[in-house]
Amino acid sequence: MPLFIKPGGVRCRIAPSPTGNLHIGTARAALFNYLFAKKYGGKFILRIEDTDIERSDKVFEKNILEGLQWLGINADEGPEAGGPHAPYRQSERTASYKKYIKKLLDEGRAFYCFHSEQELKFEAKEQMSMKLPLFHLCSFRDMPQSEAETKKAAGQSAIIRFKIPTEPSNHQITFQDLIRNQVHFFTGLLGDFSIAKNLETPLYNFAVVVDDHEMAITHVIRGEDHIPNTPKQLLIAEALGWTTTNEFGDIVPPWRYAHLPLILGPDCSKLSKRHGATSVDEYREQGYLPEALFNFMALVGWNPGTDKEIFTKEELIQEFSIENVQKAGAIFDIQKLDWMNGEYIRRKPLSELAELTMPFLKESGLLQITNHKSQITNDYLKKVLALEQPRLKKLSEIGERTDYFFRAPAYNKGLLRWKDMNDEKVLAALKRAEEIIKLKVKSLKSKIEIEKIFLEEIGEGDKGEILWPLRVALTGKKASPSPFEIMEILGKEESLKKLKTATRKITG
RNA sequence: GCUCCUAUCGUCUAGUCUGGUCCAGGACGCCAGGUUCUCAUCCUGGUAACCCGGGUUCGAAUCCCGGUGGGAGCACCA
Repeated sequence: MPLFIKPGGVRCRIAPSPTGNLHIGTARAALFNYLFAKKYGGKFILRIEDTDIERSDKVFEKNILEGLQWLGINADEGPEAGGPHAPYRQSERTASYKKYIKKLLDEGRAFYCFHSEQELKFEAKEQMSMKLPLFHLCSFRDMPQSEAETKKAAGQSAIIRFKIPTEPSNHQITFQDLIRNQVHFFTGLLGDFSIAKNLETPLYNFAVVVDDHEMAITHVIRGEDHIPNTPKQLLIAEALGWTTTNEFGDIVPPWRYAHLPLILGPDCSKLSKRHGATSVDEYREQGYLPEALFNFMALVGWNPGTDKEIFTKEELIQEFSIENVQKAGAIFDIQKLDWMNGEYIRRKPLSELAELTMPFLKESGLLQITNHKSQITNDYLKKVLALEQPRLKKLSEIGERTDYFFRAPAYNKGLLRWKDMNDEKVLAALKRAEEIIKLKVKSLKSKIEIEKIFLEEIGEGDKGEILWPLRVALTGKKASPSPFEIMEILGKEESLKKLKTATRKITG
């Protein structure tokens, strides 16, 4: 299918409404728009759809802006970046909407509807009970505008509806979708849908069309949940005179559509709160790296057709192809995200990882404690991180995994037992370890040397008999890096101190 | 209820247009083994899918028809 790319002319947009924090689904849609635009050297535009003043909140707008920035999905035009089609907030674009609503009203393509919400709800219920399709062909559709104005002046409240063409009575609307090819709808089932509460407050379907036109959008890439809105938007665009007609008589808008498959929760329904984390900042707080999330989201619903899975942003832009986007919804598999995040963590230079984990260490209280006790240097932290790097899936795990480097670990003495050892044997093992450290090991500078000495001392015996109690004494954990690596970082004095604590746990 | 979208391992997917090289490939997960005091990393192996039924054809995951399943949408939300 032709992609309708004019060189440098691609203009994509993400149009979130600030009624909640940046949702994973919105971020993914933004990502695909971004990748598509960048691939063809075009522009990615951010537009805030805050026409619903009741539900919109600046706090959410800020969250969305920050979330996209964190992910590295940067807008070329938007409320912050500015641009030739400013303003980029719908709440600041009312003049445009007003102009076009008036136009439709004057040309008889829209009308005032005086039905109350209760009346409409009742009608909907009736239709439902009669097993009729749910739509509203309004009885006010043919009221002359002058009469409607008088009614309004008398204080009757009204909303503005689009007058669905009834000639021909059940016209088929077809549009081309870059992902799904042709999609068909019938106008007979649409009803006279609402387009504005009044001249100043447009509703979604109307505002989108006006803005996409005014912002010269070339490709509308959005979630599949918008497919049913498309015929309405097409009809509005047509009424406003922005469309052309192809040889089959189909309405052809000035932009192309691409409807993305939905992101689903584990139960195959649209990803929502009850599935757990749905907002980008929840992932950020859990210690997922933006590059990992970026990479992972690109792979849900799309793949390059090769075995490659780890991509830089630039590679993704290069490789992305809208024609390889999946049609069916995709479950958001956190296990795979975890794996990928681990991959990214393992590839991070230690200095960067140190910076990234710092906030998490502070949050778990580990950094403050040591700050006044002993000098915790960046070098020390880097050594600790080098040990945990292959184990870390999320940055937030860092505290629980490395606490013993910063404070005395809490554990039960039973943990010190290797296999079926009794207290006496544990005590002997600890003593033995202490002796080896004290007498045989000159300094604890090299883990290789420490290991060599320990293995020589243990000889043919069960290594676990000494190494397990030693390691638990050092860490207080049943799983951790090797005692040699740990002692290298801890140093002789601190290591012996921890052995003593362990001994006391048993002797009481 | 109505409308629309959709269908390959548990999950993300390759292969479908241009039928044979696919008793279906990769990745995550899971299982087993190796390295190992433990855990992780790393390495080796394994597990597991063409929604169903017809047809076309020498041959179908791939083409046609009919079912079924799943999802989304039906606001004075976006």
